[in-house]
Amino acid sequence: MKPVIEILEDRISAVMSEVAGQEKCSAIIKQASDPKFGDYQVNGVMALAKQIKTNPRKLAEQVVEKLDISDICEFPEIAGPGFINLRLKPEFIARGLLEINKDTENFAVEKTTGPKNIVVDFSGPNIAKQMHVGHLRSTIIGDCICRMLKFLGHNVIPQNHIGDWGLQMGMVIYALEKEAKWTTEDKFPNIENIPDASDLSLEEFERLYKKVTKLVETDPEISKEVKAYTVALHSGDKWTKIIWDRARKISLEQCYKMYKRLKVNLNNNHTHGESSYKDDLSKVVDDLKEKGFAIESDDAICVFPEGFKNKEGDRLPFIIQKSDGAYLYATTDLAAIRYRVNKLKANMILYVTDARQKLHFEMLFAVAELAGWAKKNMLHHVMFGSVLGENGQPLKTRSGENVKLKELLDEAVERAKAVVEQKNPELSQNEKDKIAQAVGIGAVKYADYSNNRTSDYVFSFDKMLAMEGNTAPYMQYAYARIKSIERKAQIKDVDIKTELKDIENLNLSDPSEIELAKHLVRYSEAIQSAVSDFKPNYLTSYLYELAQKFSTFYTSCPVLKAEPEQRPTRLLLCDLTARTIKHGLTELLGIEVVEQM
RNA sequence: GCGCCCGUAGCUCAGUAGGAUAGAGCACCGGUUUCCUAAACCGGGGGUCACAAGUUCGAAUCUUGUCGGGCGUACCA
Repeated sequence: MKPVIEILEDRISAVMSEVAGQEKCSAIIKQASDPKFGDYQVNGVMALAKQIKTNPRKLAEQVVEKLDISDICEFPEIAGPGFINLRLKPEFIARGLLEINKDTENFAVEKTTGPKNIVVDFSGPNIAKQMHVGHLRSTIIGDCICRMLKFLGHNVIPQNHIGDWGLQMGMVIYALEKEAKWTTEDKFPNIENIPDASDLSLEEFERLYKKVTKLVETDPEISKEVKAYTVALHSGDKWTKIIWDRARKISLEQCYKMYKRLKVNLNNNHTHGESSYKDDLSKVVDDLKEKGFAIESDDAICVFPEGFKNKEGDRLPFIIQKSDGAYLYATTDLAAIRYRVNKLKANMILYVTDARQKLHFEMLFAVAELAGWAKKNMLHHVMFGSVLGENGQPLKTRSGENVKLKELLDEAVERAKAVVEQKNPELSQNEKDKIAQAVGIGAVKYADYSNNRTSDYVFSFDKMLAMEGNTAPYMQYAYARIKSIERKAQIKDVDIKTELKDIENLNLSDPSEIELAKHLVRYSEAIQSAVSDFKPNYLTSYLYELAQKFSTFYTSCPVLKAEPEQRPTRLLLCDLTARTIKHGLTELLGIEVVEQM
């Protein structure tokens, strides 16, 4: 079934076209701003009236007269300057619930009529370094977008564009030589003598990387040497390649562990890093040169796409090859576009990266379109804001380092554990651990999703783990309460299965029942709006409201002790709420639910 | 300097094509438990939507200007 709002939009828009004699009219239907206006309001009539210069209220009357939506709504009311207020019929709501009830997999959410091949580029950690808080948003938002698109029936192709070909490897190899932990060619002339690098740990790589980063900042000579090592790697030097292999392998192992912990669906099949495009880079540059788009400027090869200016008001360069001959991320990104369009047959490519890269992507897209490698509107930068500390600055440790993702999650789980310990000490250790994992990790993810993607947000363990408010624990608690009812049913001799079997007639009478039922029917609306803007917070808002409405219902309506004519309806409301929360959290957001907490 | 984003309740934030009296949560005040998990629920106070002008039946939303903040701006990603 289509979302109600879309059915109404279609039908009312059509009538508006007919009445006004205009081709394309939009009803612009919104949820009513106030419950006293009903469930939905039509805003588009006033705009149309303005357009065709007529009285809005009169136009609304004409529209209502011709409109037949009696299968869905009560008779529409015209209000104010020309609003049409719509109120759903209880029978319609009941029908909607029953339909969702039957469609156990898809909650009566309609699949897309035009499935696309959508590449989603996200996560993209660097090798030789642990994942840190800076990778959190890309990783989980990207994953959520993949899950939602897939649910709507698209062919989603996740791409993990890892940073495995950059300067950081040069740094690490340089440091290994200087510390005599590892030496290259001249020291090991025979292949048998080469250490297998298996003793090099990620921590070791990280330590070296950090050390050299500092050195490079102050010493241009070292910077030069580091670059030379990077060049050696790029030109196929087998000694440096051994170190690179090792760094890549152990870094990815860590990443995959992290993805598993975060319930992010990324694995080796999706890893397609910078290094995989290494042989295409020169072709990209040559191609752009041949086409006459790339020219030399200050010894670098640049494209100057239209519409970008620098401080002097001249064209801004998009540098695809540095003056020292090296390629950079602009080149790799272009090569990736060609691969994704030609080989992966992408109709759309989404880049889930932070907002600071906005200009880069604008220029990248402009160049790709200029070169004819991508069509207009194929490429989208799904950007996001930064994670800030309580001080309003980007989140760092006290010593100014990036916060490791692992440590962040560990702390969240630890704090969740303490709460479970306090609230439910009688549970087994194993259960407590499971709950702490679900709540702790869920809290971190949910807090991120529930903030507007495009703005920065302040990271706070206390807030994300609070039981009040729009948090993962609140949602998980609502779910656990329903599961508890189901367990109690057995003791109280209520056979839920039998009562819900072939249920056809509902008895929605209490206001809290009706409110909850209406909201359940709107699940597909929430998903549609979250997908069309790639904004998970629309989904979390929906789920939060659902949990709130359930809690209100739960408080005012006994379920197991309800009268026989009310009980099946209430059991159904509980069941559908639990299923919707579970689906939203686990399937779309990748957050676990728990049976008790 | 130029470009992009932002400024909404004491705090953290929603506000999805310009719609009716601007919404949540936290915090604050008051109430609810012999009853399915009170990690909950119900009620209350709290706003010049940074400021100013404009567009119109109607502006937090669009335009212009001012102030304040963030980010970016030729060889990092």
